[in-house]
Amino acid sequence: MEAKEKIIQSARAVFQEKGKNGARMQEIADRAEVNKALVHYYYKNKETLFQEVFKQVSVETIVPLIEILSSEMELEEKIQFFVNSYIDRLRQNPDMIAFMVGELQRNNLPFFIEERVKKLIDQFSKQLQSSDKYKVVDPVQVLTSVIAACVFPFIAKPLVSSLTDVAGESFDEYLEKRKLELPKIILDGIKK
Amino acid sequence: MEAKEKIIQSARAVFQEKGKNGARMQEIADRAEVNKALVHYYYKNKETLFQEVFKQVSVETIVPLIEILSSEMELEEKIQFFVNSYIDRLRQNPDMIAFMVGELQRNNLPFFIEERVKKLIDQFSKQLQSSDKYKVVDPVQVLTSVIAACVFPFIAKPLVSSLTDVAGESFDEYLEKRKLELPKIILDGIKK
DNA sequence: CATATGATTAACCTTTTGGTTAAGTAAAGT
DNA sequence: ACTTTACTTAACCAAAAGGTTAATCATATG
Repeated sequence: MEAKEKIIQSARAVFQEKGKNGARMQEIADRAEVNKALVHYYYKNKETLFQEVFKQVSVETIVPLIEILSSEMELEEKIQFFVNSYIDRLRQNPDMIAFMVGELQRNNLPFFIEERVKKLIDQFSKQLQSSDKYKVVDPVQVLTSVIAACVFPFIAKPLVSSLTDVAGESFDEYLEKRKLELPKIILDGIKK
Repeated sequence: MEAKEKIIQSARAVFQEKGKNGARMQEIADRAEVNKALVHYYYKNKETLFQEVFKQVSVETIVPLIEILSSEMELEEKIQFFVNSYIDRLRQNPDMIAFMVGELQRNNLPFFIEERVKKLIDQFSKQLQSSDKYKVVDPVQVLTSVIAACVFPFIAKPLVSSLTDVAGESFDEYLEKRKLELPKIILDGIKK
Protein backbone atom coordinates (compact mmCIF):
# COMPACT_ATOMS: atom_id res chain seq x y z
CA MET A 1 0.00 0.00 0.00
CA GLU A 2 1.30 3.48 -0.79
CA ALA A 3 1.97 5.96 1.93
CA LYS A 4 -0.97 8.21 1.23
CA GLU A 5 -3.43 5.41 1.72
CA LYS A 6 -1.67 4.16 4.80
CA ILE A 7 -1.95 7.62 6.27
CA ILE A 8 -5.73 7.91 5.97
CA GLN A 9 -6.22 4.46 7.33
CA SER A 10 -4.02 5.20 10.26
CA ALA A 11 -5.70 8.57 10.73
CA ARG A 12 -9.03 6.89 10.72
CA ALA A 13 -8.01 4.42 13.37
CA VAL A 14 -6.53 7.09 15.60
CA PHE A 15 -9.43 9.50 15.19
CA GLN A 16 -11.87 6.73 15.97
CA GLU A 17 -10.02 5.75 19.10
CA LYS A 18 -9.15 9.16 20.47
CA GLY A 19 -11.62 11.51 18.86
CA LYS A 20 -10.70 14.58 16.85
CA ASN A 21 -9.13 16.51 19.67
CA GLY A 22 -7.52 13.55 21.35
CA ALA A 23 -5.80 12.38 18.19
CA ARG A 24 -2.12 13.27 17.71
CA MET A 25 -0.52 13.89 14.36
CA GLN A 26 2.56 12.11 15.61
CA GLU A 27 0.63 8.99 16.42
CA ILE A 28 -1.04 9.02 13.04
CA ALA A 29 2.39 9.23 11.41
CA ASP A 30 3.82 6.51 13.62
CA ARG A 31 1.07 4.04 12.96
CA ALA A 32 1.30 4.69 9.25
CA GLU A 33 5.04 4.14 9.58
CA VAL A 34 5.91 7.42 7.94
CA ASN A 35 7.39 10.72 8.99
CA LYS A 36 5.12 13.35 10.40
CA ALA A 37 6.13 15.74 7.62
CA LEU A 38 4.71 13.31 5.10
CA VAL A 39 1.32 13.52 6.74
CA HIS A 40 1.38 17.27 6.17
CA TYR A 41 2.69 16.73 2.67
CA TYR A 42 -0.41 14.83 1.66
CA TYR A 43 -2.93 16.52 3.94
CA LYS A 44 -2.47 20.19 4.61
CA ASN A 45 -3.23 20.04 8.30
CA LYS A 46 -5.06 18.15 10.99
CA GLU A 47 -8.37 19.73 10.08
CA THR A 48 -8.14 18.66 6.46
CA LEU A 49 -7.18 15.16 7.40
CA PHE A 50 -9.98 14.96 9.87
CA GLN A 51 -12.54 16.17 7.37
CA GLU A 52 -11.40 13.52 4.95
CA VAL A 53 -11.82 10.82 7.54
CA PHE A 54 -15.12 12.19 8.77
CA LYS A 55 -16.55 12.31 5.28
CA GLN A 56 -15.47 8.75 4.64
CA VAL A 57 -16.97 7.50 7.88
CA SER A 58 -20.20 9.44 7.35
CA VAL A 59 -20.67 7.81 4.00
CA GLU A 60 -19.93 4.36 5.31
CA THR A 61 -22.32 4.64 8.22
CA ILE A 62 -25.19 6.54 6.68
CA VAL A 63 -25.32 5.69 3.00
CA PRO A 64 -25.94 1.95 3.34
CA LEU A 65 -28.54 2.72 5.98
CA ILE A 66 -30.44 5.01 3.61
CA GLU A 67 -29.89 2.66 0.72
CA ILE A 68 -31.53 -0.31 2.41
CA LEU A 69 -34.37 1.59 4.02
CA SER A 70 -35.32 3.35 0.79
CA SER A 71 -35.10 0.25 -1.36
CA GLU A 72 -38.12 -1.29 -3.04
CA MET A 73 -38.09 -4.38 -0.85
CA GLU A 74 -41.32 -5.42 0.79
CA LEU A 75 -41.70 -3.82 4.22
CA GLU A 76 -41.45 -6.83 6.51
CA GLU A 77 -38.53 -8.24 4.63
CA LYS A 78 -36.92 -4.82 4.53
CA ILE A 79 -37.03 -4.31 8.25
CA GLN A 80 -35.69 -7.78 8.88
CA PHE A 81 -32.95 -7.33 6.34
CA PHE A 82 -32.00 -3.93 7.66
CA VAL A 83 -31.74 -5.01 11.27
CA ASN A 84 -29.68 -8.05 10.36
CA SER A 85 -27.29 -6.47 7.96
CA TYR A 86 -26.85 -3.18 9.78
CA ILE A 87 -26.09 -4.81 13.10
CA ASP A 88 -23.57 -7.04 11.37
CA ARG A 89 -22.00 -4.08 9.66
CA LEU A 90 -21.67 -2.14 12.89
CA ARG A 91 -20.25 -5.16 14.62
CA GLN A 92 -17.43 -5.29 12.12
CA ASN A 93 -16.35 -1.83 13.14
CA PRO A 94 -17.84 -1.11 16.53
CA ASP A 95 -15.87 2.09 17.13
CA MET A 96 -17.05 3.67 13.94
CA ILE A 97 -20.57 4.59 14.92
CA ALA A 98 -19.58 5.92 18.32
CA PHE A 99 -16.97 8.12 16.72
CA MET A 100 -19.51 9.28 14.17
CA VAL A 101 -22.05 10.22 16.79
CA GLY A 102 -19.43 11.86 18.97
CA GLU A 103 -18.17 14.10 16.21
CA LEU A 104 -21.62 14.72 14.81
CA GLN A 105 -22.11 17.19 17.62
CA ARG A 106 -19.43 19.54 16.34
CA ASN A 107 -19.31 18.77 12.62
CA ASN A 108 -21.87 18.96 9.86
CA LEU A 109 -22.96 16.01 7.81
CA PRO A 110 -21.68 16.02 4.24
CA PHE A 111 -24.46 17.83 2.41
CA PHE A 112 -25.14 15.23 -0.28
CA ILE A 113 -26.78 13.12 2.40
CA GLU A 114 -29.76 15.49 2.36
CA GLU A 115 -30.90 14.48 -1.09
CA ARG A 116 -30.90 10.83 -0.29
CA VAL A 117 -32.84 11.49 2.87
CA LYS A 118 -35.61 12.96 0.79
CA LYS A 119 -35.83 9.85 -1.31
CA LEU A 120 -35.89 7.75 1.83
CA ILE A 121 -38.80 9.59 3.42
CA ASP A 122 -40.81 9.55 0.22
CA GLN A 123 -40.37 5.87 -0.42
CA PHE A 124 -40.93 4.84 3.16
CA SER A 125 -44.03 6.99 3.65
CA LYS A 126 -45.67 5.60 0.55
CA GLN A 127 -44.82 2.08 1.56
CA LEU A 128 -46.42 2.48 4.98
CA GLN A 129 -49.55 4.12 3.65
CA SER A 130 -50.10 1.93 0.61
CA SER A 131 -50.61 -1.28 2.53
CA ASP A 132 -53.63 -1.64 4.80
CA LYS A 133 -51.76 -4.07 7.02
CA TYR A 134 -50.35 -1.18 8.99
CA LYS A 135 -51.72 1.35 11.39
CA VAL A 136 -51.59 5.05 10.69
CA VAL A 137 -48.17 5.85 12.07
CA ASP A 138 -45.72 8.59 11.31
CA PRO A 139 -43.02 7.12 9.07
CA VAL A 140 -40.35 9.36 10.58
CA GLN A 141 -41.16 7.94 13.98
CA VAL A 142 -40.86 4.42 12.71
CA LEU A 143 -37.65 5.08 10.82
CA THR A 144 -35.92 6.75 13.73
CA SER A 145 -37.02 4.00 16.07
CA VAL A 146 -35.60 1.26 13.90
CA ILE A 147 -32.32 3.07 13.35
CA ALA A 148 -32.07 3.95 17.02
CA ALA A 149 -32.60 0.37 18.06
CA CYS A 150 -29.78 -0.89 15.86
CA VAL A 151 -27.30 1.82 16.61
CA PHE A 152 -27.83 2.30 20.32
CA PRO A 153 -26.12 -0.86 21.57
CA PHE A 154 -22.90 0.29 19.94
CA ILE A 155 -22.92 3.85 21.14
CA ALA A 156 -23.96 2.98 24.66
CA LYS A 157 -22.05 -0.26 24.81
CA PRO A 158 -20.91 0.15 28.43
CA LEU A 159 -24.46 0.61 29.62
CA VAL A 160 -25.89 -2.14 27.48
CA SER A 161 -23.10 -4.45 28.54
CA SER A 162 -23.89 -3.90 32.16
CA LEU A 163 -27.51 -4.80 31.39
CA THR A 164 -26.58 -7.95 29.53
CA ASP A 165 -24.04 -8.89 32.20
CA VAL A 166 -26.72 -8.80 34.85
CA ALA A 167 -28.93 -10.90 32.62
CA GLY A 168 -26.06 -13.37 32.27
CA GLU A 169 -25.54 -12.87 28.59
CA SER A 170 -22.63 -11.72 26.43
CA PHE A 171 -22.81 -8.64 24.25
CA ASP A 172 -22.62 -10.82 21.18
CA GLU A 173 -25.41 -13.07 22.31
CA TYR A 174 -27.46 -9.97 22.94
CA LEU A 175 -26.85 -8.79 19.39
CA GLU A 176 -27.82 -12.12 17.90
CA LYS A 177 -31.02 -12.17 19.89
CA ARG A 178 -31.69 -8.63 18.81
CA LYS A 179 -31.53 -9.56 15.16
CA LEU A 180 -34.41 -11.96 15.81
CA GLU A 181 -36.56 -10.07 18.28
CA LEU A 182 -36.29 -6.48 17.16
CA PRO A 183 -38.03 -6.89 13.80
CA LYS A 184 -40.88 -8.73 15.54
CA ILE A 185 -41.38 -5.98 18.08
CA ILE A 186 -41.29 -3.22 15.51
CA LEU A 187 -43.52 -4.97 12.99
CA ASP A 188 -46.11 -6.01 15.54
CA GLY A 189 -45.92 -2.47 16.83
CA ILE A 190 -47.06 -0.99 13.54
CA LYS A 191 -49.47 -3.68 12.37
CA LYS A 192 -53.18 -3.21 12.78
CA MET B 1 -22.83 31.76 44.13
CA GLU B 2 -19.37 31.01 45.45
CA ALA B 3 -16.48 30.53 43.13
CA LYS B 4 -16.15 26.79 43.53
CA GLU B 5 -19.68 26.18 42.39
CA LYS B 6 -19.33 28.61 39.50
CA ILE B 7 -16.28 26.67 38.38
CA ILE B 8 -17.97 23.29 38.08
CA GLN B 9 -20.92 24.80 36.32
CA SER B 10 -18.66 26.55 33.89
CA ALA B 11 -16.58 23.40 33.48
CA ARG B 12 -19.68 21.44 32.77
CA ALA B 13 -20.80 23.84 30.11
CA VAL B 14 -17.41 23.90 28.43
CA PHE B 15 -16.90 20.13 28.60
CA GLN B 16 -20.33 19.57 27.15
CA GLU B 17 -19.70 21.93 24.29
CA LYS B 18 -16.16 21.02 23.43
CA GLY B 19 -15.67 17.54 24.86
CA LYS B 20 -12.97 16.57 27.29
CA ASN B 21 -10.05 17.12 24.96
CA GLY B 22 -11.47 20.17 23.29
CA ALA B 23 -12.12 21.99 26.54
CA ARG B 24 -9.59 24.58 27.71
CA MET B 25 -8.85 25.34 31.31
CA GLN B 26 -8.56 28.99 30.40
CA GLU B 27 -12.05 29.05 28.96
CA ILE B 28 -13.45 27.34 32.01
CA ALA B 29 -11.85 30.00 34.20
CA ASP B 30 -13.04 32.82 31.97
CA ARG B 31 -16.65 31.70 31.92
CA ALA B 32 -16.63 31.21 35.67
CA GLU B 33 -15.21 34.72 35.90
CA VAL B 34 -12.28 33.57 37.96
CA ASN B 35 -8.58 33.25 37.45
CA LYS B 36 -7.16 30.06 36.04
CA ALA B 37 -5.13 29.60 39.19
CA LEU B 38 -8.32 29.36 41.18
CA VAL B 39 -9.54 26.52 39.05
CA HIS B 40 -6.42 24.59 40.02
CA TYR B 41 -6.83 25.74 43.57
CA TYR B 42 -10.14 23.93 43.87
CA TYR B 43 -9.59 21.09 41.41
CA LYS B 44 -6.17 19.59 41.21
CA ASN B 45 -6.05 19.33 37.47
CA LYS B 46 -8.09 18.98 34.33
CA GLU B 47 -8.60 15.25 34.84
CA THR B 48 -10.00 15.72 38.34
CA LEU B 49 -12.31 18.44 37.19
CA PHE B 50 -13.47 16.37 34.29
CA GLN B 51 -14.15 13.34 36.45
CA GLU B 52 -16.23 15.50 38.73
CA VAL B 53 -18.31 16.74 35.84
CA PHE B 54 -18.57 13.32 34.25
CA LYS B 55 -19.78 11.74 37.44
CA GLN B 56 -22.37 14.45 37.89
CA VAL B 57 -23.63 14.10 34.32
CA SER B 58 -23.68 10.28 34.53
CA VAL B 59 -25.87 10.43 37.56
CA GLU B 60 -28.21 12.96 36.05
CA THR B 61 -28.67 11.03 32.84
CA ILE B 62 -28.73 7.46 34.06
CA VAL B 63 -30.13 7.45 37.57
CA PRO B 64 -33.58 8.86 36.77
CA LEU B 65 -33.76 6.49 33.83
CA ILE B 66 -33.15 3.48 36.05
CA GLU B 67 -35.38 4.90 38.74
CA ILE B 68 -38.43 5.18 36.53
CA LEU B 69 -37.96 1.93 34.67
CA SER B 70 -37.47 -0.09 37.84
CA SER B 71 -40.37 1.49 39.69
CA GLU B 72 -43.47 -0.43 40.69
CA MET B 73 -45.70 1.39 38.25
CA GLU B 74 -47.94 -0.68 36.01
CA LEU B 75 -46.17 -1.50 32.72
CA GLU B 76 -48.22 0.49 30.25
CA GLU B 77 -48.29 3.51 32.43
CA LYS B 78 -44.61 3.11 33.14
CA ILE B 79 -43.60 3.11 29.50
CA GLN B 80 -45.77 6.10 28.79
CA PHE B 81 -44.46 7.96 31.76
CA PHE B 82 -40.87 7.14 30.96
CA VAL B 83 -41.05 8.27 27.36
CA ASN B 84 -42.76 11.49 28.32
CA SER B 85 -40.61 12.49 31.21
CA TYR B 86 -37.30 11.33 29.82
CA ILE B 87 -37.76 13.12 26.52
CA ASP B 88 -38.69 16.26 28.43
CA ARG B 89 -35.68 15.90 30.65
CA LEU B 90 -33.31 15.50 27.72
CA ARG B 91 -34.88 18.43 25.98
CA GLN B 92 -34.02 20.66 28.88
CA ASN B 93 -30.36 19.92 28.39
CA PRO B 94 -29.94 18.59 24.89
CA ASP B 95 -26.13 18.67 24.92
CA MET B 96 -25.90 16.54 28.02
CA ILE B 97 -26.71 13.17 26.56
CA ALA B 98 -24.52 13.62 23.52
CA PHE B 99 -21.61 14.57 25.73
CA MET B 100 -22.32 11.58 27.92
CA VAL B 101 -22.35 9.16 25.03
CA GLY B 102 -19.30 10.74 23.47
CA GLU B 103 -17.22 10.39 26.61
CA LEU B 104 -18.64 7.01 27.47
CA GLN B 105 -16.32 5.57 24.85
CA ARG B 106 -13.21 6.51 26.77
CA ASN B 107 -14.40 6.68 30.38
CA ASN B 108 -15.98 4.16 32.67
CA LEU B 109 -19.36 4.56 34.21
CA PRO B 110 -19.32 5.32 37.94
CA PHE B 111 -19.48 1.86 39.44
CA PHE B 112 -22.47 2.39 41.72
CA ILE B 113 -24.64 2.32 38.63
CA GLU B 114 -24.11 -1.45 38.37
CA GLU B 115 -26.13 -2.24 41.49
CA ARG B 116 -29.09 -0.28 40.36
CA VAL B 117 -28.97 -1.97 37.00
CA LYS B 118 -29.47 -5.31 38.71
CA LYS B 119 -32.58 -4.08 40.42
CA LEU B 120 -33.84 -2.75 37.13
CA ILE B 121 -33.44 -6.03 35.29
CA ASP B 122 -35.03 -8.02 38.08
CA GLN B 123 -38.05 -5.82 38.43
CA PHE B 124 -38.61 -5.41 34.72
CA SER B 125 -38.25 -9.11 33.93
CA LYS B 126 -40.77 -10.09 36.57
CA GLN B 127 -43.16 -7.46 35.39
CA LEU B 128 -43.05 -8.70 31.81
CA GLN B 129 -43.45 -12.35 32.74
CA SER B 130 -46.09 -11.96 35.43
CA SER B 131 -48.76 -10.57 33.16
CA ASP B 132 -50.18 -12.74 30.40
CA LYS B 133 -50.95 -9.69 28.31
CA TYR B 134 -47.47 -9.80 26.87
CA LYS B 135 -45.58 -12.05 24.53
CA VAL B 136 -42.47 -13.90 25.60
CA VAL B 137 -39.88 -11.26 24.88
CA ASP B 138 -36.44 -10.67 26.29
CA PRO B 139 -36.72 -7.83 28.81
CA VAL B 140 -33.24 -6.56 27.98
CA GLN B 141 -34.27 -6.21 24.35
CA VAL B 142 -37.34 -4.25 25.33
CA LEU B 143 -35.50 -2.04 27.77
CA THR B 144 -32.73 -1.15 25.36
CA SER B 145 -35.23 -0.45 22.62
CA VAL B 146 -37.20 1.97 24.74
CA ILE B 147 -34.14 3.77 25.98
CA ALA B 148 -32.64 3.87 22.50
CA ALA B 149 -35.77 5.38 21.06
CA CYS B 150 -35.82 8.22 23.59
CA VAL B 151 -32.14 9.00 23.50
CA PHE B 152 -31.39 8.65 19.83
CA PRO B 153 -33.00 11.88 18.59
CA PHE B 154 -30.69 13.87 20.83
CA ILE B 155 -27.49 12.12 19.98
CA ALA B 156 -28.17 12.01 16.28
CA LYS B 157 -29.95 15.33 16.13
CA PRO B 158 -28.42 16.44 12.81
CA LEU B 159 -29.60 13.28 11.10
CA VAL B 160 -33.01 13.28 12.71
CA SER B 161 -33.41 16.96 11.90
CA SER B 162 -32.74 16.34 8.27
CA LEU B 163 -35.45 13.66 8.35
CA THR B 164 -37.97 15.91 10.03
CA ASP B 165 -37.06 18.80 7.73
CA VAL B 166 -37.87 16.73 4.70
CA ALA B 167 -41.14 15.72 6.32
CA GLY B 168 -41.87 19.42 6.92
CA GLU B 169 -41.79 19.25 10.68
CA SER B 170 -39.70 20.89 13.38
CA PHE B 171 -37.53 18.95 15.76
CA ASP B 172 -39.82 19.95 18.61
CA GLU B 173 -42.94 18.84 16.82
CA TYR B 174 -41.21 15.57 16.15
CA LEU B 175 -40.48 15.12 19.84
CA GLU B 176 -44.05 15.88 20.84
CA LYS B 177 -45.35 13.38 18.36
CA ARG B 178 -42.83 10.87 19.63
CA LYS B 179 -44.17 11.15 23.15
CA LEU B 180 -47.52 10.00 21.82
CA GLU B 181 -46.59 7.42 19.21
CA LEU B 182 -43.60 5.70 20.69
CA PRO B 183 -45.38 4.09 23.66
CA LYS B 184 -48.06 2.78 21.31
CA ILE B 185 -45.54 1.18 18.97
CA ILE B 186 -43.58 -0.42 21.79
CA LEU B 187 -46.59 -1.64 23.72
CA ASP B 188 -48.35 -3.07 20.68
CA GLY B 189 -45.03 -4.62 19.77
CA ILE B 190 -44.90 -6.66 22.97
CA LYS B 191 -48.56 -7.43 23.47
CA LYS B 192 -49.96 -10.80 22.49
C1' DC C 1 24.00 11.53 -18.41
C1' DA C 2 21.52 15.30 -16.46
C1' DT C 3 17.72 16.83 -14.47
C1' DA C 4 13.00 17.28 -13.13
C1' DT C 5 9.52 15.31 -10.11
C1' DG C 6 7.45 13.17 -6.40
C1' DA C 7 8.27 10.86 -1.99
C1' DT C 8 10.53 10.98 2.42
C1' DT C 9 13.20 12.45 6.29
C1' DA C 10 15.58 14.79 10.29
C1' DA C 11 15.79 18.81 12.52
C1' DC C 12 13.69 22.75 13.85
C1' DC C 13 10.35 26.43 15.14
C1' DT C 14 6.20 28.38 17.26
C1' DT C 15 2.20 28.32 19.70
C1' DT C 16 -0.74 26.40 22.81
C1' DT C 17 -1.75 24.43 26.99
C1' DG C 18 -1.81 22.54 31.52
C1' DG C 19 0.06 23.61 35.51
C1' DT C 20 2.92 26.26 39.23
C1' DT C 21 4.58 29.84 42.23
C1' DA C 22 4.89 33.54 45.07
C1' DA C 23 3.19 37.68 46.49
C1' DG C 24 -0.86 40.10 47.78
C1' DT C 25 -5.85 41.67 49.09
C1' DA C 26 -10.13 41.82 51.61
C1' DA C 27 -13.13 40.27 54.86
C1' DA C 28 -14.35 37.44 58.80
C1' DG C 29 -13.08 35.24 63.21
C1' DT C 30 -10.53 35.33 67.58
C1' DA D 1 -4.11 43.56 66.52
C1' DC D 2 -3.34 39.04 64.70
C1' DT D 3 -4.50 35.27 62.03
C1' DT D 4 -7.01 32.54 59.08
C1' DT D 5 -9.81 31.89 55.05
C1' DA D 6 -11.15 32.72 50.54
C1' DC D 7 -9.74 34.42 46.54
C1' DT D 8 -6.75 37.27 42.95
C1' DT D 9 -3.01 38.39 40.05
C1' DA D 10 0.67 38.12 37.10
C1' DA D 11 4.45 36.08 35.74
C1' DC D 12 6.49 31.98 34.68
C1' DC D 13 7.62 27.07 33.16
C1' DA D 14 7.90 22.81 30.70
C1' DA D 15 5.92 19.82 27.77
C1' DA D 16 3.13 18.81 24.08
C1' DA D 17 1.56 19.54 19.71
C1' DG D 18 0.93 21.35 15.14
C1' DG D 19 3.39 22.76 11.49
C1' DT D 20 7.60 24.18 8.45
C1' DT D 21 12.05 23.79 6.05
C1' DA D 22 15.73 22.33 3.60
C1' DA D 23 18.06 18.59 2.27
C1' DT D 24 17.98 13.82 0.40
C1' DC D 25 16.45 9.71 -2.14
C1' DA D 26 14.28 7.29 -6.04
C1' DT D 27 12.78 7.11 -10.31
C1' DA D 28 11.30 8.44 -14.52
C1' DT D 29 12.16 11.41 -18.52
C1' DG D 30 14.34 14.35 -22.02
